[in-house]
Amino acid sequence: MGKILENKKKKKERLLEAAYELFTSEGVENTSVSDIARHALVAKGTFYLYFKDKYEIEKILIAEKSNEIIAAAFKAAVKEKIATNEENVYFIVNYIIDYLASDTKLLTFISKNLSWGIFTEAILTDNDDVLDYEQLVNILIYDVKISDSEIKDISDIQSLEYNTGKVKYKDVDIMIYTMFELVSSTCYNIILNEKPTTLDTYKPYLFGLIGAILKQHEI
Amino acid sequence: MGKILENKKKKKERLLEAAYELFTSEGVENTSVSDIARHALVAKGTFYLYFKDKYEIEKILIAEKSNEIIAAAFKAAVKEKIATNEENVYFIVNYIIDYLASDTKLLTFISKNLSWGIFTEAILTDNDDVLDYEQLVNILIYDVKISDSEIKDISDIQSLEYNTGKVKYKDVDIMIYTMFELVSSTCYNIILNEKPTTLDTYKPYLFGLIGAILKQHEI
Amino acid sequence: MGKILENKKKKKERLLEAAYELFTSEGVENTSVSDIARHALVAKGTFYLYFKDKYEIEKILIAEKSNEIIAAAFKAAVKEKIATNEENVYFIVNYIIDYLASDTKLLTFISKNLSWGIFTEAILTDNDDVLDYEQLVNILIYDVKISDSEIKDISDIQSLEYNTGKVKYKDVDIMIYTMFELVSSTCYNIILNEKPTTLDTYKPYLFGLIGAILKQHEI
Amino acid sequence: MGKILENKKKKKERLLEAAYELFTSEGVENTSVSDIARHALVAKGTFYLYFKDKYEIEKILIAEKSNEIIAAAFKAAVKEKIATNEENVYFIVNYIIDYLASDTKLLTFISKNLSWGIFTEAILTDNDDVLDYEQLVNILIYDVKISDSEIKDISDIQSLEYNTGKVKYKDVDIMIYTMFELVSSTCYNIILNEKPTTLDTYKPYLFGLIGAILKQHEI
DNA sequence: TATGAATGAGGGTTCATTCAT
DNA sequence: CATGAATGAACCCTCATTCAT
Repeated sequence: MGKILENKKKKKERLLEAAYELFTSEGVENTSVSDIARHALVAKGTFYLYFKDKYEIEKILIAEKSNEIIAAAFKAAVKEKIATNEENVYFIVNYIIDYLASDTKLLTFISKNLSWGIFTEAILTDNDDVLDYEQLVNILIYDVKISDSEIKDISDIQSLEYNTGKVKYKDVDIMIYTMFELVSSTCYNIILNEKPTTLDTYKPYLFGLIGAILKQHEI
Repeated sequence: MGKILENKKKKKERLLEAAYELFTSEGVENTSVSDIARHALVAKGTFYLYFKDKYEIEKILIAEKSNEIIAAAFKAAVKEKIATNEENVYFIVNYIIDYLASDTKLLTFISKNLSWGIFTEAILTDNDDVLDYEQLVNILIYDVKISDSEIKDISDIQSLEYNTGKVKYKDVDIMIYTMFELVSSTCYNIILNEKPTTLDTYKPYLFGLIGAILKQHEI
Repeated sequence: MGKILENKKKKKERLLEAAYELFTSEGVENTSVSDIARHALVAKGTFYLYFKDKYEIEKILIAEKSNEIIAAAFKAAVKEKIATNEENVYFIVNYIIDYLASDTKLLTFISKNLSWGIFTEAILTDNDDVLDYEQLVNILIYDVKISDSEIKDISDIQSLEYNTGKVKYKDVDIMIYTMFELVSSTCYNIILNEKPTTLDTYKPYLFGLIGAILKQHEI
Repeated sequence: MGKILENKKKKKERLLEAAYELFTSEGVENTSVSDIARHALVAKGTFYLYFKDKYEIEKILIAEKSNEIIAAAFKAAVKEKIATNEENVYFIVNYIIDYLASDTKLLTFISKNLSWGIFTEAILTDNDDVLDYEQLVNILIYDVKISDSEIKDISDIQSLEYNTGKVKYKDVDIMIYTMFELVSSTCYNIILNEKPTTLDTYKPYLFGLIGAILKQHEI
């Protein structure tokens, strides 16, 4: 029985992977349910046992992939044992940008959807490897007390306890929203087209602005 | 002959209007060429006398509508006889935001495409009421000498002569790119969902950042 | 499972039959995929599960029907226990001509396509009742040793062993090519229009020429 | 007025030329009436003032081009002052084959339609440069008395008087029919695909058969 | 006569969805 | 649960033909 349940999960996973593969290489609109099923080595009808249509898969993938990126960034940040909030933010933003720059297919796919909006919406995936809003905020703007034990999994991060940093921020929602929108929106064109400039020359401007955003919200 | 030509122009216009109507209410992907033709009270085949496919219409509409907004904003700015560059920028940005907030269908349609990229690309429309890149830059960041005569048309703006402002800016491309991306990207969600806050409460933050962007590029 | 497979074969057969019906009565160019599907009492989309387009069906039908004729002729020839090569050739040619004369729709359809080219090309049908090039040549120009048992199926012919006749031929390819082209090309008009003469009055001339062709290639 | 009539004739001619150009390069089925009109620098509606549809043009062109070839061959034959009927036939057949081999587009177009049937049917063109059936027969199988004057035009050939040759033929219709069918049908594949052999190696066989045909009909 | 804008039927094709197996 | 054959609506697009100018 457990085997059957596992098999089911595997099939769902295979469908998601196949869809991601096709969405990133062919585009969502040029990918049909048949394509996805064929790629997942699953019958067409089986698709409908797990998902309503391809747009449901799209939503899930955007959420999943966004979360993956964010989680990876935060995980790395925690490991870095960064001293100040500001440095922490820079580190995370930089990590995400480089991540996307190294995987332009992913960038094209989640395009400008890596916005804060995603995290406030209900996450549609079963994946438990997800940080909730509060935890993200904590890691992002508060000092992080690192446990001595190794962090092997995202769940280890979730259980960390955070010490409040010395600097406090007001309207944190707005602050983070603005930051994410600014970063994802500007970097999209710059990474994909190197217009109006290259990523490297743009970064100083971008980090300058992030500094300004933080300043705006300092209490 | 003039009658036929006039008729053709009218038909093209009707098709564009019908398409805009449907694109904004149903979405581009849910609108078929048949729909557009039916709405324009024109035979399906007639559509193809004027456009290659619905995506050509989409491009044209995005360009047209973007230009309309920008042109309206700049026209208004010129009339306002604003003293400083900074104030000028604020005025224009504010104008555009309010414009989009008052027409959410338009906002949804051009969505995040109101980027600077559009203006540097070749404009695909026949509409001559278009400011070129250089002119936009001039109006945006330099002092504008107002002629005494009434400005009735966008072409009147184009023929104005600009006095260089006292403040000079470097990397103007980057500056304007960042400003446009920030504004369009952040306002999109805020206007449509009022999340994470309302437009009115958000504006001060936004203008604060625009100020920061200008500062970054001051020489 | 067997039921489904059987059903599929039936449907394919129905489509082929419907197509043949329409191709012969209306012409290939005046027959649409919709027509074929409608005639086969099958949804339009179903057509595309079995064939790429109507031209694939056309090819298959030409090959199938050609093979049918040839196979029938050769089968009959084997049964006839004909003594000499020459007589054998006459018999086969005569059989084919009479066959086509009795089914002018078939003649119109395969028209001048019953050429030697068809047999050298890969046959596109699933039908296994097909003689290959070498076998055809053997039957056509060599003496055939008849087994005592009844010949029920084309495959029985294929397994026959042939004794080389006393008369040998050079450039067999050219010989057979010429014969087939001459017969199919001349009989087409004569059967369909009885111009410039009737089939019966024409036959002696035709067989005379076939004799001349054989003579040309005798070693 | 004469000018207008001339103009009309020119337009018709331009349409025919344009159609031929497109039929030979793109194929009849892939050529639309629009294409023809555009190529002829004529309005689409104008096409219908001269022809019913593209198939009417196709018929006319096949007839015209066939006649051109035949006429050219016979004109050349007359000039050659060939002694015997047989030689005359060989010359004409050879001329036609080489003509088609040098213009495979033309060959593809008239394909296997260069049959005797064309000459017995009513010719659909206005072109007066056409030999009628009787004249063709005369030139082909009877001795030709050459006038001393230069032959400048096909009409000069038409007015020649022929002396009956010593050899007489019966069933001339059948004889010529068979010859034309044999030649056009066999040469089509050989010229276009060099299968089953090349034209040069095939010619001896072909002429051998033509000899046989002539023999068959000798009285 | 000549035009070419307009028509709309009909072509080929795809694909989400259903359902008997 | 899983399948994949079957459906048929809906897509895009072409084009022969008409007709007002």
